[in-house]
Amino acid sequence: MVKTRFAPSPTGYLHIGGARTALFSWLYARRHGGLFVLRIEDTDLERSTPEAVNAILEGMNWLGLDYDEGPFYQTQRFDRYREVLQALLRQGQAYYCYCTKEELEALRGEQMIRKEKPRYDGRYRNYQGPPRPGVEPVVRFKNPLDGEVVVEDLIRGRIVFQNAELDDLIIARADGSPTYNFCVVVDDMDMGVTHVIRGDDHINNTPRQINILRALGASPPCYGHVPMILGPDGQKLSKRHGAASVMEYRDLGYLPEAVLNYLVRLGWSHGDQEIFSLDEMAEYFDLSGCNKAPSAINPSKLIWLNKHYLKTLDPAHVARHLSWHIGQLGIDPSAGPPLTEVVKAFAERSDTLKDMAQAAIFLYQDFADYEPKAAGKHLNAAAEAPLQRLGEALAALPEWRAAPIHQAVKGVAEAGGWALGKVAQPLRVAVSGTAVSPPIDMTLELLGRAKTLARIERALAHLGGGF
RNA sequence: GUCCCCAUCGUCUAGAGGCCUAGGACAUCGCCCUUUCACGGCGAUAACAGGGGUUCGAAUCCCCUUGGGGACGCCA
Repeated sequence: MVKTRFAPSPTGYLHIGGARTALFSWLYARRHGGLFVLRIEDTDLERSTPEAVNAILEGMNWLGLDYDEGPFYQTQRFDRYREVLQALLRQGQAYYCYCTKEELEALRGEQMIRKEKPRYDGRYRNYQGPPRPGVEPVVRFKNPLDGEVVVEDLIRGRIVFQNAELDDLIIARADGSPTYNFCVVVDDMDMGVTHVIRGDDHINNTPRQINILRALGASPPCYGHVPMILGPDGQKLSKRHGAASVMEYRDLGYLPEAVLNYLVRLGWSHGDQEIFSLDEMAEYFDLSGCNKAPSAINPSKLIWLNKHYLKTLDPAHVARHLSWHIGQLGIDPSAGPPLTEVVKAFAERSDTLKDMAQAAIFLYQDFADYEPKAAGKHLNAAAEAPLQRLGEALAALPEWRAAPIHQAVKGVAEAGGWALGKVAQPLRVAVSGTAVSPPIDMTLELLGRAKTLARIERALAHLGGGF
């Protein structure tokens, strides 16, 4: 039975790279009919915060990545870690080290000067003497001195490490709390994790973890290290180079479906297919199809995907997401047309939900001013007569629906000998304040007769006052 | 510095020795459609980092160079 896990440390928001790792783990478990575990690695009491835990949970939830087990918290498993630690100590696989931080720093300094790899020199590895007064010891793992560790990485292929390159890492701090490399090993072992899919910044931890696992008599899981995600400029991702947090993508107006689809195609592919539903991803996903090189985020492709889902997902579903953004703008959705209708009208002309909400405001509340350029071009003397006739024709309409509205607009244009654009554009600016909106008949239907007529009056007044 | 990893259009990628005159997608640029903006349709520009091998044949295998990245914490 395949079991994967996502194991973030709660020191900040869920970033986009973490989200992809989580997605890959989640997909791998789904694909193989296995289980997906969420584990919060909060052993660093200094930097872990409950807010960060919530941020991670919120991100997972927004993306729709559910977990079969967990969330487990490492801080709640300290007794277990202590137990395993004692066992290692007893078997002589770990030992107390009385080096102070200062001594360690001095050692590192010297090694740097000698241009050597900074590492612990094992000075307490075989220490048999009494405890050193005034120093709370740390516990170090007795790493094998020679031989090699071979990792058959599911993505990278074979990676070989010489044990001689590794040093005796600290597995418990002076205060007795266990460290990352140790907790991971105990947890993966206890939880029966079969496939560890994680960022490639962990490649160098892998041989250490395998050695500890072996000392514990456990057989190592399979590993797959996914490359990191770069910003649009090809540089390391940070706040400056595009959104780093998953929730920022929500705030920017992306649908989770789009983000997920974008993420799965970043570093992974299935022939030439670009669009994947969650089910399709779960059906096709495979680590062997993953790329080894880091990949840069391409915001315009994300937008393209977002538009695709805006247009093709069930409008009622999209409307629920739109509702959140409408709320962000402080607009009361009951003051205008149903959001589902707005989605249908605006989906193919919006990049994001945020844009859509912004573009649809005029349906819910009066705009303050006409957009200067639009008004200058379309709300001029030539617009007066068409608007006048439009007002009359629309007021006389027996039924307020797009089709008759369309006929009315067309009729006014033909009767007056005007090109359709000379009639529709002034009208568009009059009702929306801008030169851009859905087709004019659809726009008017959404706006409603009362608001439409009132705004035509307003435009006429604007014209009258302007000349 | 040491160790590890990586390298196809601007970007995401297809490609597992001959099917490659290197395919798709996004972006860009044309044209068509059009009451605005879009959607849609058609087309164009654009890449195997460099050098050595192996082979009848290499984007694909090997080596070197160059260039990028990561790790070297009582962080995870």
